[in-house]
Parts: sequence; C-alpha cells; structure tokens
Amino acid sequence: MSISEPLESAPAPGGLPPAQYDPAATEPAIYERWLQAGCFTADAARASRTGGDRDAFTMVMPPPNVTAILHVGHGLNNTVQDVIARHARMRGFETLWVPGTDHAGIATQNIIEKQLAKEGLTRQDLGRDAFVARTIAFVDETGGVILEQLRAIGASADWSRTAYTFTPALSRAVREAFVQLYERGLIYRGHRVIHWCPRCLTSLSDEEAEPRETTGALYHVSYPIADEDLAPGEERRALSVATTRPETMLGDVAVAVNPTDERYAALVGKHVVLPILDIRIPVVADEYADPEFGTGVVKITPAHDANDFEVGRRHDLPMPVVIDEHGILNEVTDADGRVPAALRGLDRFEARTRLVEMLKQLGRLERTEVHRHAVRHCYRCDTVVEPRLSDQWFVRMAPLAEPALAAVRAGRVRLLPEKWVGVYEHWMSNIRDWNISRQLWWGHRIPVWYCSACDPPQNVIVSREDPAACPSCGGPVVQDEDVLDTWFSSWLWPMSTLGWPNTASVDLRTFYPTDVLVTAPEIIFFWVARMIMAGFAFMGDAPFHTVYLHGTARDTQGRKMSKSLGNGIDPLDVVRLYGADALRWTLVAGMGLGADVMLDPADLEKSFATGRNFATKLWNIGRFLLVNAGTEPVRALDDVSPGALARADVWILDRLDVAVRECDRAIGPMQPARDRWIGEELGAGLRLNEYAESARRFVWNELADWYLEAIKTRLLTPGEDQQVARAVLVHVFDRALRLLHPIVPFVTEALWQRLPGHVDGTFLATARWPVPAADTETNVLVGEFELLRQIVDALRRTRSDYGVPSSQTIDAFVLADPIHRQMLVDEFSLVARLARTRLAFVEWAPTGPAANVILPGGTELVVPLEGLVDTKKECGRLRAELAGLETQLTALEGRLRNPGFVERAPSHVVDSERAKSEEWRKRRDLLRARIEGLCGAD
RNA sequence: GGGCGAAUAGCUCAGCUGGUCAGAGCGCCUGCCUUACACGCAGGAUGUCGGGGGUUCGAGUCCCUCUUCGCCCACCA
Repeated sequence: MSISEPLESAPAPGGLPPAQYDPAATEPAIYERWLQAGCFTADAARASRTGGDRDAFTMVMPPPNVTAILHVGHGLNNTVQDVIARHARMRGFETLWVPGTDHAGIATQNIIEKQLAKEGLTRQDLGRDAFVARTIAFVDETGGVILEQLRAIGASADWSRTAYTFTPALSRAVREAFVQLYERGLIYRGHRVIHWCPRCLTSLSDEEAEPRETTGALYHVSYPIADEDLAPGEERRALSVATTRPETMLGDVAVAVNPTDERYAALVGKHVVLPILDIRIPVVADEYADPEFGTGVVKITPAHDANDFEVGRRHDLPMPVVIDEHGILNEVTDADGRVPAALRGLDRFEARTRLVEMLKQLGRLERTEVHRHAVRHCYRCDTVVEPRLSDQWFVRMAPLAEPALAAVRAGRVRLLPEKWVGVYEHWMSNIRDWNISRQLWWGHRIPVWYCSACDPPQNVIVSREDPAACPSCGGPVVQDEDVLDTWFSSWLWPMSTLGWPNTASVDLRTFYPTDVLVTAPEIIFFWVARMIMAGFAFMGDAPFHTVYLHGTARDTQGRKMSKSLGNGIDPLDVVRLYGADALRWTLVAGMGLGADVMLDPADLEKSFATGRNFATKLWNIGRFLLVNAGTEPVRALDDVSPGALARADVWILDRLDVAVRECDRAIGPMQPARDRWIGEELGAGLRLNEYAESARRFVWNELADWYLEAIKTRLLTPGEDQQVARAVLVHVFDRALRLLHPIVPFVTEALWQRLPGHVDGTFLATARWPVPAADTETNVLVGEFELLRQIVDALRRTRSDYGVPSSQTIDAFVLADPIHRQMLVDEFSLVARLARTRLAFVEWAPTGPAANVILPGGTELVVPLEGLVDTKKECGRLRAELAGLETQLTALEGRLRNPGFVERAPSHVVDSERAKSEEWRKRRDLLRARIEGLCGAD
C-alpha cells in the first residue's frame, strides 16, 4: 500500500485528511492491516530463551466470562493491558499477549437454566448431554462476540493463540493438576458442612457465598434441663438458647457451653430436652461457645452449621440431616423421626414460621428480638445459602500458600498499588481449604471414578486417562457426577495457555513465567493468589512478577457498573460514537493507579469528550504538518547541522527529551533488574495516567501551542531554513506519535503512515520507542526560548488585563541586558505575531501609565497604557497589588531571617527563596515608583 | 467486630520518599470563526488541601484524634 492510498474509507476532497477525524472510518481498516502484517503474533524463535535475540514479554488476558458481552470495565482492563503490551512491543520485546475466555461454570449454567425456564424446561428435562451441548452452542456465540469487542477497542492480542478454559488442551491441564495434587496428598474428599445454594443445587466456595447484612430475628428458646434432681414441686430449670435459624433445631444433637463458664460447669455431661421433639441431648463443654454472647449457651446442629460440625466432630456427635438439597425440611440422613409430620415437606422459611408458632404454643419461646447479622447469599442467584453436610473434594491449601506468600514478601511478585500486599498476606496466612467440587453439569468433570464392585466398596480411582474398568477388580466404574470449581481451570491459566502440562512446549519454555497480570482487586483471592500458588506447585516459579490491580468503573453515583443495575456502558457504543482511541485515552488518562473511574452512562459525550478531543487534536496537528510541511521526504535530523537549528527547534527537541524521560519514568522498568523487585522499584511504575499526561502536555501545550506557531513563517518561506524546520517538525511529531501510540494506537498509526518519508509496509505498532538523547548540558538557546515564551505570556496577559481588542497591535518597551536584547531583536517578528505586540528597545522607562513586567534575568517590559486605561482605576489596581505583594514579601523575608530555615533547608530551596525575595523587592520598588508617578504622592 | 483506603477548585480526580507546585481534565466567565483544529485559540475566576491537636525551621505531604464515606475480612449462635 502506498502512502497516497487513503487509510480511511472515505477520502477527503483535495487529498488532505478531513478536518474532523472520523474514527469509525479509520479504525477497522487499520486494525485489519495490523492483523495482516502479523504485528501481534509472537514468534518464539525471536525470543532469547529459545535462541532469538529479544527478551520475551508475556501477559495473559484475564479471560472474560462467556456469559455476556463486555462492558466498560472489561474495556478498562483490556486497555490497560494493551497499553502495556504495545509499549513492550515498541521497546523491542518479543511480546505475547494471550487472549481468551472462561467457560464460567456456575454463571453460564445459570444463564442456560434461565433460558430453559422460559421454555418451561429444567436441565433434568434435557439430560446432561443435551444440556452441555446447548451450553456449548451458546458459548460459541457469545465467545465470538467478546473477541470481536476486544478487537474493536484495539487489543493487540495474539489471536493465533486464543485460549478458552474448556478446550481439550485445557482439560488435560486441569486433569493433570488434579491428579498431581491428589498424588501429593493435597486433594482429599471431605465430609463437611459447606455453603449450599438450594436453587443452583450446588456447593459454593466461601468467596461465592457472599455475606450480606440482613435484619432478622434472634429467637430465644428454652431447653429444659432433663436430669436434674428436682425437689418436690420445684419447677424444672431450663437453658436459654438463642438462634437465628430455629428450623435447624430439629437437627440439634447437643448444646455447648464454654469449659471456663462457671455458670454451667455443673451441667456439663448432663442433658437437656430438645423442645418439640422431646428428646434428650447432652450438654457439652466446647471452646466454641462464647460466654459473652447471649446466654453463653449455643445449640449444636452439626449437619447444618459449619462450626457446629466441628464441635460435633470433636465430641463425636451424630449428624442428622433435616433439610434436603432443595431447602425443604425432610428426614434426609440419620434423622429418624426428627422432622414432625407438620413440618415435613415445607420450605425452610415457611418451616421457620411454623416452628416458631409451635414453640410459642409450647411456651418454649422466651422472646424474639430484632437482630442484624450477615447472611450468606449465592453470588449468582442471590438465594440465601444453606449450610449443608455433604461429600466434597478439597484442596489442602496451606502447603501451597507458603511459597506464594514468601514470593510476595520477597518481591518476586509485586502488587500494584502496594496497599494490596497487606490484604494478600493476611488472607494467605489464614488460608482455608478449597472446596473444588460443584454439583453442576457445566464444567470439567472431576477425574474420579468409583468402583462399587470392589471390596471395600467405593474404591476411589483418580486417573489421567478415563479408566474402562476398575484396575483392582476389573469391574465397572462410575465417574463422579460433580464438576470442578471454574477457578480450578482459571488458576492454571498462565501455564495452560502456553502448553502446560507439556513441559517441552516451545511457548511454555519461551514465554513462561509471564510478566504482568492486569486485573481487578476483587479477584485477588479467587484468582490471583491461586495462580501464584499453582505457579509454584506445578512450575516451581511464580507465574508473573507484577500484578497491576486497577479500579472499578462506576457511574456518577459511585455505583459499580453492572448489567443488573442497567448502568453499564457498552464499549462498542463509545467506539462507534467517538472511536476506540477516545475510549482508551479517557480511561487511561483519567485514572490513577488503582483508582476507580467515574463515568456517566447517561452522557457519553461528557464522559468521553476528553479522549475524543485529544484524538482530534492529534489529527489536526497531523493535518497542519501535511498542509504546511508537505509530503516530500525530509532530511533525517542527524543530517541537519546543529548550528542550523533555530531557538524553537532546539527548544522543542529539548522538550521532547524531557517528555520521553517523564514517560519512561512513569512507566518504569518492564521487568525487574534481577529475579525480584528491589527497593523503590517495588512500588514504582505503571503510572499510566502520568505517562499520558506527560505525553499530552508535550504534544499539545508544547508542540502544538508553541512550536507549530513558532515555525509557521519558516515553513512557508522556501530555502534552507524551511528544510530545517520541516526536518525538526517531522522528527518531533514522529516521536510524539510513538510516545502516544500505546494509548491511542489508531489515530497515531493513521498519521504515522502518512508522515513524509514513511516506508511502505512499516507500522507504528512495531516501531521503536523513542530514546532520549544522552543527558547533555542544556543548550543556552532553550533558556532563551523559555524567556521568549514568558515574554509573550506576559504581553498577552497585559493585553487581556486591559481589554485590548485582539485586532489592535500594541507597543512595548524592553529594558533588557545586551544578551536578551539581541535575542529579542532576532525574534522580533515572532513576538509581534504571537503577542500582537511591537517591541521597542530602550534604555529608559517611558513615563505615563504603564504596565510593568519583570522577567527572570532582569529583563523588564514596559507596556504604555496611554489611551488604554482609566488612570484612577489603574491607581487602585496598583495599590491593591502593592499591598498584596508587601504582605507576601514580609512573610518571605521573615522566613529568610529564620536561622532554622537557612541552616537546615536544602540550599537550592534557600537560594530560590532568596532570588524570589530579590525579585519581589524590585517589583515592589517599581510599583511604588509607578504609583507615585501615576497617582501622585498621597 | 477487626483490617485497609479515601476525604484537595462546581464535578471527576493528580499530587511518589515532608521545602517550584496548590495542579490537570471537564464545567464556568471574558475575548476571538487568527489560512491545522470552535472536538479550537488567547486570557480569567474559584480551594483556611474534611474538623481539631501534635512533631518540625517548614506539612495536602509525617503522628494522634474526631467526623463522613467506601472496600475487604470475620464462626459470634
């Protein structure tokens, strides 16, 4: 493709790009060309670990759930990753960004079940195979949409390596991990009370059962003491027991008191009568009972409360199950006669009401009080979770957590922002075993088979391959019905997407460990911590060295954007209206590290104007370049003799260096210098908003506002100097585009392709990141141009202060030292153009009303105000200014007289304060003189 | 009940290891369609940096406390 061929689908008349940047017409074509050129495809052969000459840089994309299309939160997540990936690529790393999606077990199953419910069906009606087939069809569709969305926002992922947590390859990884852990004794089958969702009919992990503050009731029930010797006529005493879930009392097998609780010491070993059922249950002593809470007596229901379960085990108590999997009261296990006919078959909440009634009638309900407490809800369907005794598979986490905790403490893995380290440490130090079985159909089947023919029966077979028959007895085997927690595939993601468990995989050898993981802090425990544990468990190393934890996208009321609230923003809407660059710029530039980003879903224009405006500005700088500098190739900057450079050229080149350094500093090192992060680097870097701001300031406030204005005349005047200006302009703009490309890839690429001298077939996406010039001493011309800017600023301010119409040119007198005077003579026409002011060079101050400006270096500007200003008003203004100045000066000089300050403050601070005081004093004297001259002494 | 974080211009926020910062974007006011850009240009206003106390020569920047919001964790029946 030649440069004359337009990138947009609708070329502008006259061969120039249109004044208004049209992202919709530009972005898709550019993205297509990147793909065709293979810009995002990583090649292991080029990477140093496998014989190439480049360091590898790898990221794995947190796989979005295939349940729904992406919202702006995903846009944020993937934009951050893309900025990092593109920057790494430009830095010369062999960059691999692995995209993919997650099958999202329970979440996806719920969606399909909801669809079925609309058709009046249940999953059981379909049967397991048909249900799974239907889910696969759904996932294929949404998964495809998600990948399209990612491309639309410009994600430079390597699509040839697109992964999915439920492919055969990933299933092998899942099974291998399970078997390895089982062989190491880290997976066990446990009879435990777990969180159970009676609607989803599955167990939930601690993280999936979300506690929610709820107002409920605390029922005080009296349990009569059974075997106390009673004096004749004496009322039988009772223990008062509080509960929030009275229906569970049908499963009570004991009441517990604290062993140190003297009030009840005598009762330990005796019995109480369980009301309604009228059966005797023992009083046990257990630490779990808190003497401070309520009466200090707690009922023990081992099958329906996790803590009670532990107490039950310690005291070897029976564990009757009285609530079934649907949350309905029934005699499930070991519960002979425990559920009265009146309650059998009732929903748990209905049963609660009924049972409370019964207690009242028996006179066993002492009182009921309002009680606020946390009740766990299913994170998918919001049903109140029911603790339930069942057989589940668990991973023993403590041994896995150890190296993962040490890695963060040692700086092998850093968390940004650092505040999350404490949270991570706390959680990892108190880690609990991970229940990995889910009673679902959608997910990786647990690789466990049972042989009932064996003796003993229920022989457990854990295998990498599906066994055809029982290895011991040759009998038939049945696979465990359950599937694995969806995170059991996610925690292997950085390895499995690169080929694990095949350790000979080229990708695994080349690109593992990965570098940066970008995700949200709410899944530190679900995912990040577990990936680190898996990394050490299966590969012997951390899966990445940096975890970048970004904030949440919220609406104007601070609510998290979500589909259920309907306050989400579809990134594609933004892309369609303002372009992917606008979306990306707004998100990256507007968000501090780890901070939330507020957007208004009702006003996309307001939310994304910043980004759109910026893209347009860039576009117009490009237009300026093409209009005024033409499209003929320019000289390389190296071929321009330094002596030929004008003040403005030297200045903008200096500013470019400063900008590059600032961007580099904000981004920080891409990888730790050695095998871990040390010292300052631990918490530094990836300040993408600072990087964006430095680049923006350079290109807008320096390049566009000053440099372009300064060289207009030169560009239009044929000759040697024109060529110099063109060379510098093209060079500087080229570097600016490189700096900005990671954030706004489309508009920068579109412009870069049009730069004079662009070589066909080369892409900004794979061009090199700018390198700042070696730190040389600042050219004196830089300072001179700075002074020039200050003079123009001062003149503009003066004009504005006095309301001079912009059409009117004014005069100003300069009292300058010889050096500055010569400089101003040189730049006379520039000042005249930028400030609409004619400079005159004099040694004396003109009389009459005038505005004075003192500039650093001793240059003084005097702008006569004859005919521009009301003398009386000006006197008032001057007096007010003098008063303010004197106050400040007094404070400043007081500080300078303070020995503490002078002796202990850094010398550069003291020096600058002295200089300031000098300046202010001069200015004060000047003001006084002017007031005297203008207003008379009074 | 613990732990963490935040309170800075009308709004959304930057301000890293105490001394060039009292700042940016959006909004607002004034003047400009100046041949790249009105999605723009030039100029401008607005803040006892949540309250109070302390450390220091010096504090948005460190310590204590209070207030108000978030977030995470927690077995309190």
